Amino acid sequence: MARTPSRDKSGLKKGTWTPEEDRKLIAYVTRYGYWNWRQLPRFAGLERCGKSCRLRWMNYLRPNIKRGNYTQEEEDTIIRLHAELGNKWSAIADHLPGRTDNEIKNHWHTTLKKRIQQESVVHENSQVSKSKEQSPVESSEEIDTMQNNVHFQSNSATSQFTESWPLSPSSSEVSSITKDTTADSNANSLALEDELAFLEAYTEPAMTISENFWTETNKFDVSYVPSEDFWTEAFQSPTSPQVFPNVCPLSPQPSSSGSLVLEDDFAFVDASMEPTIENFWTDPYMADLSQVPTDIFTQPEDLSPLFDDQLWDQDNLCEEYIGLFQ
DNA sequence: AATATTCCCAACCGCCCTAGT
DNA sequence: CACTAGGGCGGTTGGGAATAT
Repeated sequence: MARTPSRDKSGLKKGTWTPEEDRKLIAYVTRYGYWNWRQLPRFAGLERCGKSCRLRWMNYLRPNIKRGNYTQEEEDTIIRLHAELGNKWSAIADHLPGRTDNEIKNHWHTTLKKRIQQESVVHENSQVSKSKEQSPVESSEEIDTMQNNVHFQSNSATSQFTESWPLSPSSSEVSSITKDTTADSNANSLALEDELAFLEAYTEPAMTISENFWTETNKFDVSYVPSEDFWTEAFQSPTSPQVFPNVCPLSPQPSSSGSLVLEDDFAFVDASMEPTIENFWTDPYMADLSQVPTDIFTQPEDLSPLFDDQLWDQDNLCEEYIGLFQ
């Protein structure tokens, strides 16, 4: 399925993204946003063109992407909107939260188009046999209506969302913990919580997750606010060099990749940042807030505690993070 | 079991639009 | 107005997985 890794003329990588590349992209975008896709790979430590990074993030890595089976309702929506809009995949995707235009396009070409063609043939045959028995023939408007009805009576089995992240675990892999999903009215703090949730998921080995974590589609929505216990527990063993499997969609699996710890994440971001993280907000090149997506970023004053020198002392790191929630 | 074919989808490519200069 | 850069969109492709022979 994946393309063979290769290099283009300028030496940039092409083809399948590796878990390490995904990790770098996720860590960078969740922390700094996508302020300029063309410049981003350089600062994120990626040997990819910006376009490739954007595509990877938009179609695969960003939070809240639904993957897996389509529901009957979703398929009906796609069929209806395609009849209205044609191949305007992005416009169709606007009506299907969590689905990307690319995924909808693929689903259309691989599944829905064929089904509609088959159903049209069945319908036409039934009309022919019907017309031999009855007359007069229906008007063209009536036939169109019937064809539309055929589309909406597609008999494929209704499926449920079972994955809200690309590499979600099987049900046997999840364990239990309760989560507070109370909404917060403070948008800035929610953005920060989102970021922290993501980082936590990336680095913390000791957490467990609720059984329905992967079946709910909005775990990284702003409505998702982890409880205090969640965060306290999340940072209990910050230096444990283990991988927290499956919580993050693309976290390395224990059997195949190395380990991730919180300080590693910070170290690589620090090493790949230019200019340095300390002057991120003061450097006009880096601090164009108008380009920072507010749904994953927050205002500089809210993040400023994260950039204090003392925060780079790993002993203080988790306390500082937790403190931001209290 | 080996090989061929089909399916599926992540990723690429090229074009177009918009904003800035 | 022309040019350029950045981003978005739709069409197409590559190749692994699944299925058929």
